[in-house]
Amino acid sequence: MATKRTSPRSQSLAPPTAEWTKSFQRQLLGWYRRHKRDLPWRRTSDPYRIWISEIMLQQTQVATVVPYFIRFVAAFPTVRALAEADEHDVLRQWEGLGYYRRARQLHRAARVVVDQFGGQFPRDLDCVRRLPGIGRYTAGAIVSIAFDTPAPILEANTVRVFSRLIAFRESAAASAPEQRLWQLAEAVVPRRHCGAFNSALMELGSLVCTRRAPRCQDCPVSGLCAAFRSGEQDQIPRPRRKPRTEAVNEAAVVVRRGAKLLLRRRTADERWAGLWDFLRFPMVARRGAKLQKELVEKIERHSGLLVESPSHIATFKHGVTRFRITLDCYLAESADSKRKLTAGTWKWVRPEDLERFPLSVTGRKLGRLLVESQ
DNA sequence: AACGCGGGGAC
DNA sequence: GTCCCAGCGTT
Repeated sequence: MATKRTSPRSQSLAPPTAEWTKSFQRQLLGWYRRHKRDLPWRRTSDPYRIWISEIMLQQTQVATVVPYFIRFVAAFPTVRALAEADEHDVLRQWEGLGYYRRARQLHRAARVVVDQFGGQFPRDLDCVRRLPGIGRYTAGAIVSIAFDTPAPILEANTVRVFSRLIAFRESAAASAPEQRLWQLAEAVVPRRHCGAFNSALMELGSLVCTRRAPRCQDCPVSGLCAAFRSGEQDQIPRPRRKPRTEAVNEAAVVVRRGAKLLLRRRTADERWAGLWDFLRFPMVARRGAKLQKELVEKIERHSGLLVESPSHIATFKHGVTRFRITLDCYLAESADSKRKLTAGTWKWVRPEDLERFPLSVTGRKLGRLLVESQ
């Protein structure tokens, strides 16, 4: 419609002026120098370490990542060390951090860096962007922070910061609004000190421009913020529509033969791909004889092994994305000593050797239970 | 555009 | 309990 261009909303979405941008950059960088946290990946300019940190930080909070980062780079100090490692060991280092696909892609990418770039992490944004597990955000973050190459970033913190700066009332999840925020990110990223600038944007979002109860009194750019001016900082950005959660019942079964326990390596098309696991499957029956029957049948279907009367050990409740899972854990003895299981996929393991295998959090909990109860 | 992916921090 | 987190890849 004809009035769209001059509506107040459109005005606030106009590209920032050069003057506004200059002032914003100066205030933000000044604040960052005084307030930035001492994080392990800020003590290095090694692109390999910056890269590891950025992958670990995908959808994962800083406090969670710190100990993992320290252990991981100690175990694999260089991209070559990572490329030469077994995926098994990479996943073992990653265990507990979640989104294990990140670790597998990181490992694959390390091999690409060694094979195609001679072990030197590429400096070109498009080359970086093509590596497995690296999208637009991560590529921009790595080249700006590691090489000080100007590149915009947009992630959870900066979506919030930018949305408030321009009083952006759309939900940033949709594609058009997200494009608009990328444009803004591109418009404000400086040519020099862009790594510090991008880090500063995220640090501001993390320490000051927080999701709830933003500390506008402590904000270095509140004078440039449209949401602060109009008092809307608590309404922006709009909360996401919540996906409906679904309750699921599963069973995990530890099959024991003599002193050893059965593990299976989860395949590439499954959740927890590459991790090892006990038998695990969805359950319909909740109790009684039907439950026992369903257990025995599914144990045979999944492993080919015949067992009798699995005994209940524990119940864990855990969440996987939108699923709320009730996991009942069982122990079952297998008398069948002849059955041949595919090597590489199936393994009989002594309880004390479980620690060498990468397991999911619930798998690890169950494993510890067994070792303790011995 | 919507979904799968995992676990935990903060309230 | 809730919501969300330095996202990416697939469909």
